[in-house]
Amino acid sequence: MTDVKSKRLAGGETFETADRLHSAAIHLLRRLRVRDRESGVGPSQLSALSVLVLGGGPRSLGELAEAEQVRPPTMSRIVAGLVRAGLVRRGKTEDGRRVRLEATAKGTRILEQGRRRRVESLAQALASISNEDRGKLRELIEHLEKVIRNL
Amino acid sequence: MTDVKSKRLAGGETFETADRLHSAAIHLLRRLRVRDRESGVGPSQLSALSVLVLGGGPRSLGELAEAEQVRPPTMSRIVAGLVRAGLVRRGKTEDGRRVRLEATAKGTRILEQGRRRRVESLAQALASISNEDRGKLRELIEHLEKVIRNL
DNA sequence: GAAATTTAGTTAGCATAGCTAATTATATTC
DNA sequence: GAATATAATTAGCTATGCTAACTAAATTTC
Repeated sequence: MTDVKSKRLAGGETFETADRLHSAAIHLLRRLRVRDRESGVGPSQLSALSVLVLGGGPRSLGELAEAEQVRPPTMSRIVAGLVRAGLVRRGKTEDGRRVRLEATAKGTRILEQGRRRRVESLAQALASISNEDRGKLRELIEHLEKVIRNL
Repeated sequence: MTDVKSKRLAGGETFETADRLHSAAIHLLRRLRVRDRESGVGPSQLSALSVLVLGGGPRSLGELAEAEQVRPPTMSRIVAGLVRAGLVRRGKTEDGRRVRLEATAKGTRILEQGRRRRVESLAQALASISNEDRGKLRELIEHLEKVIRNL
């Protein structure tokens, strides 16, 4: 349906690829968001929490903000919510200005539950395609990750 | 790094696939969001606008809300913003309760500019992988789209 | 055909999340 | 020790999500 315009714009096929990737990412997250809502934790909080749980331990607020591509004040409030909910703990560091942010046991548990719910939905969707296609999809993810690292 | 837990949870590989897909989608959108911000139009407004421009013409508010997986009051406000910015026009239908939402020329132009900016970023990233991999990526998007349709 | 119900959209009110600018507290530099 | 730099927070704006309550129009029921 976008043929007419795609042909005239830079890249042709590349343009279409970018467009479809973008659209696919939007729709994927929109669906999974529904399941994530069950955790009672907002999407940004959940994403920040995942950095602390899966990203290899405690960090400062600034590091977390950078990892999440968000400004420090924004991260400050996200962390405030996580602390209020008992999912993250604030600790001290040698540098008195920096905070040490660490997931609590509860935070780790909540995150793992979220991952499990998410995979339930995705696994169901993955079951709708053939084994072969599923293998190809895994391959896609590799390429996709490479592209994203260079984005 | 998540090996220990992945092995114990349902699906094994499927779990990992789901997880990586989720993560890839998050990071992809996070990067592209930076470019989208240049349009001065919020992400939800931009997404709704794209349905009107690329999704095959005018719709009612309810239809738009459904397409965007959002509740009617939320879409009502998103549309209010688009109308205020002169990107969307409200029209009448036979059914006096329904509104006919249509992108204006300005709305169409803004959306196309956004797409162009987005593809600039993605095209640059796509250039970082080999021609062959890029071809594969293009092919594999279909599988991704199939899975998402079944989500 | 008037009353009741259903449907579409909006308004109101709450929470999260993004931003910039300004403030506070601690480290570092001169 | 004073000036500067850095880390985080606070304040205040906009946007986006929700539910509940309301308005207006269409449909159904009697």
